[in-house]
Amino acid sequence: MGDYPVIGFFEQVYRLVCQVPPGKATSYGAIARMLGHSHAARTVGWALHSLPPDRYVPWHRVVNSQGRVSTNCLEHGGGLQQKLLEQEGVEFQPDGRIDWDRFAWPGLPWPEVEALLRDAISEEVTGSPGE
DNA sequence: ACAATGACATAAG
DNA sequence: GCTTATGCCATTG
Repeated sequence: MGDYPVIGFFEQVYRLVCQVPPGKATSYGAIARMLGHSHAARTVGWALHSLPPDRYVPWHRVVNSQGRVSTNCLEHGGGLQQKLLEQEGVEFQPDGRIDWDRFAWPGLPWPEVEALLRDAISEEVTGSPGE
């Protein structure tokens, strides 16, 4: 316990992405920015790529800044991500892009994010959810 | 500690 | 609008 009990960046990403409500979408860069790393968009994408299947995280609600699906991992069945989003009511333009003006997740203010991370750290330390 | 990786973002041609 | 090149950052071998 010498080092600060800061949870891994991946974990932070998972926590935050779980806050994205159905029918809304955000970008990797936005997630990174909310976590205080405005230039860690790639890491965010990698975090979702490494996301274990056991854990449910609405990874499909995260697309690139152009509002387009970036998943090159077509092994998931091609337009799986777009399909999941459409099932939630997110509409794709003919260009294959999402209209941010309509489906962009406003995100959480820093205090909310901070509280979220603090709660996650508490779970890591105490081993119990919410205290 | 170094090199490589990756589901990004942005600028330039 | 599309392709190419460069920057940025946390994680992993």
